[in-house]
Amino acid sequence: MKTYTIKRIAELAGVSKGTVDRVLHKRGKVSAKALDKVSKVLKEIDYKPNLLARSLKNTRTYHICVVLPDSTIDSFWKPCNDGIQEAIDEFASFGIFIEPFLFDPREVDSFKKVNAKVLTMVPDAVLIAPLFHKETVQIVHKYKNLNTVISKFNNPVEIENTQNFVGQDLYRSGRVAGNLMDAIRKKESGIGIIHIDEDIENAIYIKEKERGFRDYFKEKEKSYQIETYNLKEDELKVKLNGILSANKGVKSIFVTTSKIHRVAQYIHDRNLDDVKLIGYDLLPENIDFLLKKKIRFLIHQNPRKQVYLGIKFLVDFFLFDKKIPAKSLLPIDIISSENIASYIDESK
Amino acid sequence: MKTYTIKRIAELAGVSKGTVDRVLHKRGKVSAKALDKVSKVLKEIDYKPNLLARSLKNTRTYHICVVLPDSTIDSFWKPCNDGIQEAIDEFASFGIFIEPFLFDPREVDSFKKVNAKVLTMVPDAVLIAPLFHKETVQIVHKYKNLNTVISKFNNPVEIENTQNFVGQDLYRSGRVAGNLMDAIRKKESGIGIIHIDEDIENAIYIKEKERGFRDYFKEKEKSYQIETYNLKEDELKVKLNGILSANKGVKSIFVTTSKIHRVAQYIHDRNLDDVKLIGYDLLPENIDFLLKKKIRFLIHQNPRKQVYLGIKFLVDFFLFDKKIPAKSLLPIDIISSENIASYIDESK
DNA sequence: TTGAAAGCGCTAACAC
DNA sequence: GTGTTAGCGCTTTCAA
Repeated sequence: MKTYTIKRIAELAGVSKGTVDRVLHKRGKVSAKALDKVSKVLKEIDYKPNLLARSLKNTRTYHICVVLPDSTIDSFWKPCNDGIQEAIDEFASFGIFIEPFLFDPREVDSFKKVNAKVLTMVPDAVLIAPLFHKETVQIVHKYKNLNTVISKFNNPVEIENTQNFVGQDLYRSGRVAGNLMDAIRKKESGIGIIHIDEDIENAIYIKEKERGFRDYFKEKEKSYQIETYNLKEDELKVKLNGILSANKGVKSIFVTTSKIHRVAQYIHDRNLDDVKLIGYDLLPENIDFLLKKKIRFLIHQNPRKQVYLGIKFLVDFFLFDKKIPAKSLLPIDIISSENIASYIDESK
Repeated sequence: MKTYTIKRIAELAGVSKGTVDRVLHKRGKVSAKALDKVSKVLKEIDYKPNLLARSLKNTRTYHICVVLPDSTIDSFWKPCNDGIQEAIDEFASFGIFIEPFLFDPREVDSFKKVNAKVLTMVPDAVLIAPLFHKETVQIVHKYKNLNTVISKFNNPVEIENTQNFVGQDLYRSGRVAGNLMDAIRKKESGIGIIHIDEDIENAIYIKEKERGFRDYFKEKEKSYQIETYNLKEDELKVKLNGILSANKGVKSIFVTTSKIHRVAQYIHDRNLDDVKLIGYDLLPENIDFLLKKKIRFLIHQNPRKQVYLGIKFLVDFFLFDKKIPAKSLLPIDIISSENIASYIDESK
């Protein structure tokens, strides 16, 4: 149970450490004879370079900037702050500096301005929540010119020159919602899909959830009545009055965003206990309604883990030369009032 | 954006590296004056020791033994092999040697024999699946004498002198099953809880699942008929004939172990499509029946992650002096035919 | 083409 | 008490 070192290999092969290193890294400038001797030894043993020593040599520090929405404007992003903080604490000792930069998710200009600022810092990597497609494409170009590594999370925009995406399969998550709705809905009740406050940019992705939801029922060949509603937050009450009016028979509602608590509040205020709700994300308000049984299931997109993982990939790349996966899709967690605690504990 | 080193601190304080090191580690033998100078500098800056350098100094290797059931005897444990392999690959470069040791989960003697063998190796740590309570207590004592760090996973036995437990809250998972069953069961159908092939040792823990399941319904004040059946695998068919005979009306079944596929096979063979099944674990057979809609939900205990995390805690402790949490409970994942893929991908 | 040597940050042994 | 020094495994420079 001993571990081989370059020094040991050099001894075994009867050459110097330098030569072994050249062979290992295929740097050339090695005679056929020396190459042969070293290769022979390497074939015998299972050499694993000591990654600690390797990256210690690289005494430089790395700067990673995270560009994401301000959670005081949209609280969906709040868990990301914890994920970033966790990464900061964990990786500081390895010479990794992580800095968050917040933009206003309602304003394209804010997104552009923040990225412009980050650009001036010439970071080694950026991890972006690419809420705005067109602008992200432009900005990615500029980062590319700086040799900045670019990763994305949360929004599945396909962009060239980026290294990595961490997020969830939205279509799939819509199917999961359909499956759950199928289990809990009352016979003969109508089904409503509600999009709340989604602008055009985001809409493309949100629609994926709807598509998955509808496909699920389509494949089951259950031709239920499924209506889609696009609502603005300020007109919510009025519209819900219409949607949930008794004669329409809509009793099962799938809300495609974290704003489901707004609908839950509505049915809570009116004691509409026969309405079944399924939505997204573990906002405190959503958890509250989940425990009060106003929301039946939530799908957990785990933004905290998304951002943490996005950073972790970059760190492993810089420090240990690990490959960054092009795409990593997190599990689609189903949350009910009974297992919610186990998910909250997890993130400490 | 620069990172402080001991050398730099020594310069700033006007002392030598050695003195700084003594202050940092409170090794004493430092004059009040020197202590003061160094402390002052340390207060100014945010010094984070370079963990890579620190553990590089410690050139020793660590030996971790994992004691778990042979997955060819009970395939529940199969994912653990992957988790262990992942850990082996990931940590080999850091001088960590991980070795699995398999026992026959049906034989106490096998458990004892394997542990005896591991003892002779005097490992730095063991991670045990403590299937047998009494014997584990005895063996833990012996490991303790060797100064071996002892962690456990999967079975929540409370034992003194152990560092860590990684697993799932079984009571809670029973509640989750109850909650799900409540959602999918047909009105008026009877509910059955089936324990398959559990001996006395394991029974204590399995009973926790039953308790959670029953408590859920109790709290809802739904006084359904819930029957419990303890079945041996070889008498399964005969007994199921009785349990599922039409006149008893049992249409909803909670199987408390990964052996749920045996029940699924039964209802599949007989086309009993109105029977709702909920059970545990992502065995290939279970996944198969999940996709065939014979099993409605599975609860994922994630044995792979359990063992990986158990090892990871030990590694972080040895290499980076991180504290080992006394208990870490994994999330209780709810798996359906629609989100199963996202969980399988996760483990690559 | 090769070997020797320096040095990354930290620790610990050893002089003074 | 204190400073100096060697060395962990690896990379890289430089002289031969």
